[in-house]
Amino acid sequence: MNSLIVVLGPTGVGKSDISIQLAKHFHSEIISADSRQFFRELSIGTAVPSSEDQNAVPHHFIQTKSIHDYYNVSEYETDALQLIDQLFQQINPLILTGGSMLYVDTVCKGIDDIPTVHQLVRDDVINWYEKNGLDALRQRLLAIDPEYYSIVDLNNPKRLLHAVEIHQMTGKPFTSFRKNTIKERPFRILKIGINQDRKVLYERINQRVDRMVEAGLVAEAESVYPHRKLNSLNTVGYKELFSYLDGDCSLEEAVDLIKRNSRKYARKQLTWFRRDQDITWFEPDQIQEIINYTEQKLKENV
RNA sequence: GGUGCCAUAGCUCAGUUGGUAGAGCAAUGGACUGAAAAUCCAUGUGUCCCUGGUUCAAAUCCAGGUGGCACCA
Repeated sequence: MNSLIVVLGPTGVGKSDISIQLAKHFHSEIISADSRQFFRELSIGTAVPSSEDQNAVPHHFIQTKSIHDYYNVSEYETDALQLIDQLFQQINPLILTGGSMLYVDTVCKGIDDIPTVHQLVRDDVINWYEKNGLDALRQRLLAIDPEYYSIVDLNNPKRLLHAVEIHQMTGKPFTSFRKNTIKERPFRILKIGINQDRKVLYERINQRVDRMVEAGLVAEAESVYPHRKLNSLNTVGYKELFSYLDGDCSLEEAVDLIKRNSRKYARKQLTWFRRDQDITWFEPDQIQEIINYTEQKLKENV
């Protein structure tokens, strides 16, 4: 059976370097599971792999979309599985790497078939919500889907909105689509987690943000500033600089905020990964151990 | 050297006429099914600078000390 090596961990820990070394070792290719490296207009702030790295090892799903494109996890699931299937014809193992937790999980476990919400419906429901408020939104959900109402986080407007959108579009309750079924994959999954001492990680993140600013992050943010309302730009490293460009804060404050939000993101990623018992954890400098472990596991597989 | 102000959570600071303390930020934990780098929830014990005094009771009042800042010599 073919194997997918999944390299995951918090932002800034060094997943890319390790993935590249693994790819070189196994003569493999890298599939990105990073929901912000999809966008070709963004490169500094999303830390896309350098062109040397991309020349050394083929990468997939890096800067293949525009910030103007609509893209979501489900489409990514389809695209990624199709590509994986195709690459396995020639290459084994393959490497999946990225910090977007939901995207990684979607490749590993799948996601339910839920219709994609039409933009008009979305706008309509959001307008209704803005006019009527959170409490009315809750009541509306209770009326159409009491089952979901009883389990959803009632403080989280995005969750409520989506369930209402689905109902408005299909006439069926959101729970009739949301089954939480785990899809079996026709390949083996080996999860390698990379983590390190929290203080060291935070220091690395802070330094990486400084390097991004030196490399021209502000100019990059300026170049997409006119489109700042796009969801693809609701992104750490850009939204803070938009505030600066608006004149709402100093550059120094914006940069500090990028560091802080990047640290929060790293923490959130670790929270997500912590509950996944299938991950075997390593430190970033344990590349040899990771290779040994992986080879061992791949052998067991045969 | 003198005078005044200040000393409370990792940081910036609140704290009423005395009843052993709480905000913001930082930090931490959690949730997560088509917006996910998104969105949402939760968590505050700290020699109240030190020593002594007054008091049933002191972060609070008094004295002395230490440190910081400002002004005057």
